[in-house]
Parts: sequence; structure tokens; C-alpha cells
Amino acid sequence: MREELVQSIGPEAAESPAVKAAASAEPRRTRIQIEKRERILEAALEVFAMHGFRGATIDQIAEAAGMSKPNLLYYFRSKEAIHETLIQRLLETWLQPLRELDEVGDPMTELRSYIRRKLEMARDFPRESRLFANEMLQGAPRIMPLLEGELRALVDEKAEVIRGWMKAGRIVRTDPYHLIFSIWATTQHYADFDVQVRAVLGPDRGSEGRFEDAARFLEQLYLDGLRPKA
Amino acid sequence: MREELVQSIGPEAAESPAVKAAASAEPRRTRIQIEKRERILEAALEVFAMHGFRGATIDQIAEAAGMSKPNLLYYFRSKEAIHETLIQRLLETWLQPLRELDEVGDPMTELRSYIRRKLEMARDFPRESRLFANEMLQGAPRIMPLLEGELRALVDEKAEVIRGWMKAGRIVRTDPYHLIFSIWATTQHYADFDVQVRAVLGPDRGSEGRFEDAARFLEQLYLDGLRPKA
DNA sequence: CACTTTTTTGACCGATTGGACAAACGTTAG
DNA sequence: CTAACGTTTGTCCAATCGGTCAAAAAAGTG
Repeated sequence: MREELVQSIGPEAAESPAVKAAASAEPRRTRIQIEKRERILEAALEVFAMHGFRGATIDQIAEAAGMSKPNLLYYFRSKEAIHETLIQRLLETWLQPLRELDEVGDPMTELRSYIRRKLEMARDFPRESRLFANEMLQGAPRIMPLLEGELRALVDEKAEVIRGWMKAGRIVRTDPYHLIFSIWATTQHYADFDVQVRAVLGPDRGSEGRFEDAARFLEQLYLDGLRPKA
Repeated sequence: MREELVQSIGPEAAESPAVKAAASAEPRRTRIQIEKRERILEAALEVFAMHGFRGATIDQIAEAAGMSKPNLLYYFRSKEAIHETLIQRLLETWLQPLRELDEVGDPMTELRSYIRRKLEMARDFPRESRLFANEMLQGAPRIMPLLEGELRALVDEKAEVIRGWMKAGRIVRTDPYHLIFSIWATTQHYADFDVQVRAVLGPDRGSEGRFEDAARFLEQLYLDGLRPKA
């Protein structure tokens, strides 16, 4: 009678291969499972982004999600599992803007669009940015393979695109890698250091205004720098 | 006979200059106290920078400092006290480069020097940078007053200097606050996201080379941007 | 409806957390 | 030498940590 019962709902990826008919990992979740898992991830994003993995507690996440700790652990088998799901989901969308950098387009327009998209992400998904930043500060223990694999490959590819533009004289000759780094830095700064930005600028200027100012400044900077003409 | 004895060594009050007979709180520490406190702060910097305040444990710090936990707590009355000392000491030096921005000097030279100094700090004191970043990510609960006070005042002052340069036509007209933010972002990025930078660039290019490349790129960016001269 | 499956909860566990404390040890001035 | 002081350690504590488990409560399902 005793049956192998699933300990907690759905693995984040395939774990045991093909116990039943379904070969690949298709969790097959109920309405409640989908809803609750989403609520947990939402709450966990908030907490992990603020305190990092070690600093976050399951109780904290459970309370933020409005449920008891054992209940939360019914939907995710561990704190680690929540974080892993979050990170995985994040990286999927995080690199999208860079992927869209188009070799064929006008270089300055492409770069300007890229900067704007990254800036919009900092504005619209600041917690995701902070989650990522936290992971970096801790030495990226959980995503190092991804950094050295997928991320590096993508950056290499796009750096080559940029280098092509440089060789064609369409943008100035400089280091394409550090160009990409600088765009990441300047845009994510508004999410990661939001508190500081707000403290310095004061509360008067709303977030819309701040981001518009930032976009204008960055456009000026990346186009023509600071040195006055003539 | 029972005397009010000091629970743990000395308040975190900054070591004042050589002036003797200071009326206010002068800890008056032994050689061992000075040494051990320094070792603790060194270890704590490492741990706090990696895991943030909540994620760091006293045991971890004690082990990194090569002493027992009770022994550590003899020199600092709490985890909070260590962190506070670290933050206080950090901020003292952190803003120094900006303070040195000189109204009288040549604007482009001044800005270039500022960028270089900040970049050197990212290279030489990456843990301090990460400690600060962690504090920001957590919403700056411990240094908010300083951000809104001292930091903001300094930035306001220097923004005015920069605006003066703009009005005189010596640098291009743009937002001085976001200019400062962008310098912070691009330079600190090399400390805070060091792991990512390393993963993307590969291990071959040593840190000296990386920082030289970064310096060259930033100089190009801030001087003339990316658009090729027509 | 009865029956099965899913969801929720309370009680509990061993490990770790920040920290207290007195006893023991070391050092040094008189 | 000895008393006073500074330093170190072992032991202990209450609170919290991540996580388990059985049983109760809901929610489907025929």
C-alpha cells in the first residue's frame, strides 16, 4: 500500500528521469500550487534581494508570503530550492536586452536602445537587479558556471559585433568589454544603489523624473562625452 | 568593593589625533587591544563584505581572526559594534576622492583624476566597496542619516562646482548629479562585480591589465564618448 | 454522497545563532 | 613575591535557524 509520495511539489527541473510515462520534467501543477508558488517566489525575491541568501530566513519569506513555514516548505523543498528557481528565472530575462543588440542596425542607435532597455529594467525590476548583485557580492557561488558559460559566450559574441563597428569606423575605437561593463554598471546602479540615489537627490524628484534625467545624461555621455566641442 | 567595570574594550569612537589629555572618550588601549581589534576588523571586513550583516556570523569572524568567539566579544561588545566601527572607518576615507575635486583646476583633468582615484580604490580596497554595496542593498539601515547628511551635502557642493564648469563652457552641459553617479557606478563595479568581470574576461588578463584597460576606456568615454568625429 | 487527493497546521527536532559569565591564565608594577 | 590587572577559555543560555512529520482540514472527484 505504501506509495512513494512526492515530498514537496515539483522540482525546479527534471530530477528523477521518467518514473512515469512523462519522460521529461512536466510538474503538472494544480491551480493552488501555481498560485502559492508564485506568491512564495514574489516574497522570496523581496527578502533575498534585501538580505542575500544567508541573511534571509524561511520564516521571513513565509511571513511575507502570508503563510506558515511548513506550508511554504510544502511547495518548495528547501530555502535553496526557492533561491535556485529565482536565479534561474532571473537569468532568463536578464540577458535578453544584450541579446537584442543587433549587428545590422545603426551602432549608436543600437547602443542607445540597449542602454535604455537596461535602464528600464533597473526601474521596473529593481529587486531582480539586487538579487543578482547580492549573488555577485557573495562570489557567485551558485551561478559561476553560468557566468563562465552562457554569459561569457554572449558577451564575447557581442563584443565582436561592437569591434566590427569600431573597425568600420562607425564608433570610436575602444575596449568593447569595458564598454559593456560600463553600461551594466551605470544602469544597474539605479536599482542596486537606489537608496543612495534617493538620499542624494532628495525625495522631491519622483522616480519617473530621476530615470528620465539618468537616460538623458547617459545618452550625452555615451554619444559625445563631456569635453566641449571646439 | 564591587566596581562598575567596563564590559568590553572601548567605544568605537574614532582614534583622535595625538592630542593628549583629551577630555572626551579616549579609550586608552593597550598594545594587545590595538592589535587584536585590528585583526578582528580585518576579518570582519572580509566576512561582512561577502555575506552582509545578517549573513555574517560572529563565529565566522572569530575563526577568520584566529581567536575564540568569547575572546572576540571581549574586544567588541557585539556584532553590531564591529560593523559600526567598520562602516564609520570606511566612510571617512570613502568620500575623500570626491572632496579632492578642485574647483580651481582644469575640469577635464580634475574629473579624470577623480575617476582614476576611484578606480584605484576599487582595485586596492574591494572589500570596503563591497561592504558599502551590501549596506546599500539592505536599504542602508545603519547609515541613512549619513547619506542624507554628510554625503548629500558634499555631493551638492561638488555638483555646484561642476555646474560652474558647465556654465563657463568648460565641460558640456548635462546633469552633474548623474555624472557623479555614473563615476561611482563604473568604478565601483570593478570591485563589487569583480567575480563577473573576471568570469567574462577570463583569468589570463591579470588585475593590473584589467584596471589599466578600464582606466583607458573610461577616459575615452568621459572625454569624447563613442561617436566618431565626423 | 463517500472517497481520494491536496493543502494546512501544530508540535517537534537537532544545529546554529548572538551573547553572558566566572574561572583560569598571563603579565606586570610595586 | 604578590596583588592587580588584562586576557583567554569552557560552559552555558535563550532564541532562532532550516527542516520533518503526523494528523487535521479542504478541495476535488466519482
